[in-house]
Amino acid sequence: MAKQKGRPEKKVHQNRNVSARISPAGEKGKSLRSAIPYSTVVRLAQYLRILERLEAVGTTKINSNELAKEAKVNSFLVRKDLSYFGEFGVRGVGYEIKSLIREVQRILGLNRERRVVLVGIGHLGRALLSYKGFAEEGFHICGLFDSDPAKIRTTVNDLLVRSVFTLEDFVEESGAVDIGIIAVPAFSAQFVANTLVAVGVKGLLNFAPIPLTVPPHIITVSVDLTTNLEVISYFLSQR
Amino acid sequence: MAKQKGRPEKKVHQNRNVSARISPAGEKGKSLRSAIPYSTVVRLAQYLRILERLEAVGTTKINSNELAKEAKVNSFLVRKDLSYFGEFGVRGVGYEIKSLIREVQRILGLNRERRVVLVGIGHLGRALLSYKGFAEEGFHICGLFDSDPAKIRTTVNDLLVRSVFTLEDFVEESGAVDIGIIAVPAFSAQFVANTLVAVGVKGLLNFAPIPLTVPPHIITVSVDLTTNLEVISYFLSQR
DNA sequence: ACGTGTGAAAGATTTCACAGCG
DNA sequence: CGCTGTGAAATCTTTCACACGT
Repeated sequence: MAKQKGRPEKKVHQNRNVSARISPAGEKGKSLRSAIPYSTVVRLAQYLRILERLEAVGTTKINSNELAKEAKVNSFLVRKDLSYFGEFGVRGVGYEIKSLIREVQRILGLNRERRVVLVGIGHLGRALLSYKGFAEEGFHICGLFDSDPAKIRTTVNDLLVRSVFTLEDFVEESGAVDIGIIAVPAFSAQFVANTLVAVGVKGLLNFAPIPLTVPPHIITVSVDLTTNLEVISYFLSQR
Repeated sequence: MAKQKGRPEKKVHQNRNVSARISPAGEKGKSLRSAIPYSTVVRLAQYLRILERLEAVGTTKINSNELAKEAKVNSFLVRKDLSYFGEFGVRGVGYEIKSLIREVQRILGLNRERRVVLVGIGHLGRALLSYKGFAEEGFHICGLFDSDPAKIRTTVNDLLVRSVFTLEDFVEESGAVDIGIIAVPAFSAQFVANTLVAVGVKGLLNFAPIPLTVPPHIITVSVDLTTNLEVISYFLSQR
């Protein structure tokens, strides 16, 4: 959002990061309707990771205090975050992990499979492709794209690398894509974003160190690795 | 909310990052003392990237409105962010890019070289190692570490991969290390963090999807890739 | 008794209006 | 005149206290 034009500046914004900020990185966005803080959504995803780890070792119940300790936030915040979406606990008792996981997954929209394409098959792209966490949460990388002729038609992890110019055909033949991951250099990131938006992709995860300009209904989350190091550098200098 | 993130992790925004909070954004970091918002620091790093890009194409001056447009925030915020640290512009005119870059670099502590070690030489580690952006901003990756015997003693990008158990010797022989990048699986991340802290590393950039427990004077910024995708998923579900 | 859920207070960040100065 | 720098207002987020249910 944000816009800004001539003189009169309008109001909009702020969303952060992450990690990202981000947010803190880490910025906020503009939410249509909801009064739910962006940071609540980020924390929900973190709670989910913690709950899944605990469930895997056989824990069955947890209270807001314990979850807060794991997530390194305070227990008021855990309860407030959850209360935006319903009442998932039992007073005097706590939360049942299994059902809380199910609720949080539902809130985050993880109860369906998301089709994801990865654009940019460099080192970072390959790292993302081999990252286990995505598939576990229902993010299915179904297509790889690059613009380098030397990479096109090669296979990575059993997936064919295609030309970015064939994205439209790919969507037509294999079905709609929900999310595009942009792992290309800064100079081509905006072009890739435009291409993805044009074929109907609704969410972008951008690793290029440049803010993308996209239509307002497109969700964009950017991860800038250098920014994160610079933030550390800032705090190191503060003493 | 809009979207866009940026985010270290700890908390961050408009381009946020989940990363932050975000912490960031992921997740973000934690600010000790200062009255300066964490998100201001994140944005400063983003402004820097924009200014450097503009300088590279020959632009010499900019005003808060133009910079705001590039960064996708509003111009009040640009001015406020900068004003926490001094008066860098000329009223009625704007900012001289070259000198503003110098100021922002100084604020972020980039006017000195930072020694960085990378722990975890998997796909992600290799991607980070070949990432150009780090060296450009003064982050010098001077040591690679892993715990896999098959990787130890091999060479990646002309750098020897060492055992994590030799970290202490490395610091003794080659000098203090400022920042450690943790690119290992979740189950060993806390151990690696402890080891890094024990040898005097003051800042951690963590890619493992688990909140680290570290002494209060250690700066930690976490980037959780799955969290970022889940945040996108949440917003996609909201319509 | 005990921990959740929540309205209200406190705190933090962003937006705004405009004074200030080249 | 134009754009920066900033106190004050608006907005948003977190913390808190405590009523509520079991």
